[in-house]
Amino acid sequence: MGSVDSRDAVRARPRRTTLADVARLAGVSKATASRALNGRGEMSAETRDRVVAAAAELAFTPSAMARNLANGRTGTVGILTNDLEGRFVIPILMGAEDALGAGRTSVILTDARGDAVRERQQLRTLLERQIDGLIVVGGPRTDPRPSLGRDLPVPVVYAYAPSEDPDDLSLVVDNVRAGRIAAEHLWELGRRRVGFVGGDPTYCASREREAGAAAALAEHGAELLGTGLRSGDWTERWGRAAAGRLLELHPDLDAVIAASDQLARAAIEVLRETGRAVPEDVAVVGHDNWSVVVANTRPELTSVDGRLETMGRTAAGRIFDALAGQELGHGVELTGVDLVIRGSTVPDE
Amino acid sequence: MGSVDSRDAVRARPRRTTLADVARLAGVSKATASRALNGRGEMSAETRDRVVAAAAELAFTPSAMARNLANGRTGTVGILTNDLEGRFVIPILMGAEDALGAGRTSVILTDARGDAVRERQQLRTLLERQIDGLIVVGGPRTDPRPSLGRDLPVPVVYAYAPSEDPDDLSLVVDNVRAGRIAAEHLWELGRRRVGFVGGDPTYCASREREAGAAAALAEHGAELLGTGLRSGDWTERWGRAAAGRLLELHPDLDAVIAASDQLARAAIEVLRETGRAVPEDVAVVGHDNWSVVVANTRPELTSVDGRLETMGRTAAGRIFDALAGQELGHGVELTGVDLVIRGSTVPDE
DNA sequence: CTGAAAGCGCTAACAC
DNA sequence: GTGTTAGCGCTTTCAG
Repeated sequence: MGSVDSRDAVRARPRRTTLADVARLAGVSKATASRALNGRGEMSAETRDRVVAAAAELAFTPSAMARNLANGRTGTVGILTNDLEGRFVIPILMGAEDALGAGRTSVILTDARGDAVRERQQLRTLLERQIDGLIVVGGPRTDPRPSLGRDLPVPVVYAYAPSEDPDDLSLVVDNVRAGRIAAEHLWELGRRRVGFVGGDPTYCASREREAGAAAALAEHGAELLGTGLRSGDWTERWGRAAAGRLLELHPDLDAVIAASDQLARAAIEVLRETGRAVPEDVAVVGHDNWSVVVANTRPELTSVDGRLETMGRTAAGRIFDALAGQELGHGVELTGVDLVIRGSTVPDE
Repeated sequence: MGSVDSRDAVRARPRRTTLADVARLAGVSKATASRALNGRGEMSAETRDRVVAAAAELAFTPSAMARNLANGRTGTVGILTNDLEGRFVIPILMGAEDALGAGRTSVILTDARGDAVRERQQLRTLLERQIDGLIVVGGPRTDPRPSLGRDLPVPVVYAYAPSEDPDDLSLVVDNVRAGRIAAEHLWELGRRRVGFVGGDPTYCASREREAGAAAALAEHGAELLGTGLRSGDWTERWGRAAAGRLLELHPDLDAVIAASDQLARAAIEVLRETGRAVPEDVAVVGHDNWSVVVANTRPELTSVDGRLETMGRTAAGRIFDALAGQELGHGVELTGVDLVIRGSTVPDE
């Protein structure tokens, strides 16, 4: 162990043990210790074991900072977001964390809270921290957001909401496909009169989901009911109103696709209140597969999942590929979606 | 250095500009440039301006890594959590980010996903990254969680859920007080027959909120109705069942306190379905002030806010105080709560 | 008031 | 196989 630290601090935390300590204990040079610990270079198994044992004994933790300084990589990616609720960003973060496998990537998460000045500030801080790359998670809107610019010193991937600049790489949920999947599912269940409850029509997420569903039905020669509303929002209040109107116009519909889970929840309530059984009389599909909502509707809600965790993994993967010399790519790439079937379309057995 | 890199990068990113570049352009030494940029030491305003101008011209971004290596601080705190939903951790993170003011603190967020092995692994990674301190955010339970141990090289604060080790410092929402505040609010509104809808009674959050409300009413000589249930959970389904039972036992109650916002929502629905007006006949108060829920009940829900952002700021503040030499402290510290009044207790004008 | 130089802990050439 | 020697970019004595 080391000698006593004479400048005893209030509660002296021990000096971190360094590679030099390990090397000394193992009776080798720092270089050898480094190689042994990183599995680089050939060396006698005996020496390697001795070093590893020494490191273990001292509970040696290599300094990522020093390592970075020496080789220019931090294994850290930044996430810049405005998603105050964390609904979108948390799964994306978890995916990014996993991109390189256990413990190889860390994520610095910063929330700009919708403030552009703050965003620049945080970008600056992230760059100072020598992040290897940056994921910009838009939201709550999925509409294009301003680009951070082309001359950043690290690869940048926009996720969830795309960048306005087509030269940037953006990963976006395939909302059209999401709508299609919802409609196809209902069609396969024999539903022929499918209505739509949209959210705020200024959000492209709402319009695209609607368009996807309409397109799928059109291919079967059917029509999506209740489309084309020019107003609306994402509240359950609106969902109730929209569902009510839809039922007035089409009292005989047998399925509803909602642009979000919350709207679907509202629709289910209206259906029940008007004496319709879900899913027997009317089947309901939501969007986002948000656990808080889908588990609390009665019956539980079938929903289209945006697979944000996969998106996060892909985003981080692209960043590391780019650092390895591959082209980052540009433009909008659509990411896959999944249908999660629950009781609101297929009765629980 | 040496020869040209033969695996010529696809798109060579320019070398970052360093302090040496700035110093050269300004015609001073690195030392002077450093002092100028950090506002340390006395120097002629003229020199300082020249350096600052040079830095601006080169868009100089200091390397936090190098700086850390030189002075042993990263300005980074780690957050270790199991809160997959991000409900608790996001506000705490935002508070921590703000603790030292704009851009001075970064937060590395890691989610162990409830896996103890993964947690050790992530702790290790965080320590390698030379975090200045660690915030362990428990959840979803607020019950004590296992300590990470006493011999960590950085200050650790447990937030939201306390550590089992009384020697650790834990910051916990004052749930007893939260219950009291809810009850006092109702009492002041003239409500005298107050019922309680609890969640999972194995969660101390549920029991403490109940105890707080009961205590406040007891001081007024009243009793909290419907307490002491030995089963239950946090689903809306249970909330409906519990509210229904409560109304059977006490059909004349004039207020309900629920242990969570979702339970409150369920209670409001049951109240409406049984022909009671909220808040005229029965006032309802929830807990957590979770925006997703409180904005979607009809009327909007009065709720007790745990002020998690403040908790995050406090946690990070304590860490930096400890680094500055103050005692970290230990034991459980309760943090303040706030009542947010909405239409479910006071009718909208 | 400013510059030179010695590290911070680690990695990577390059010797031996 | 293993040790020596430079740095990585910045801060900080210590001289001038």
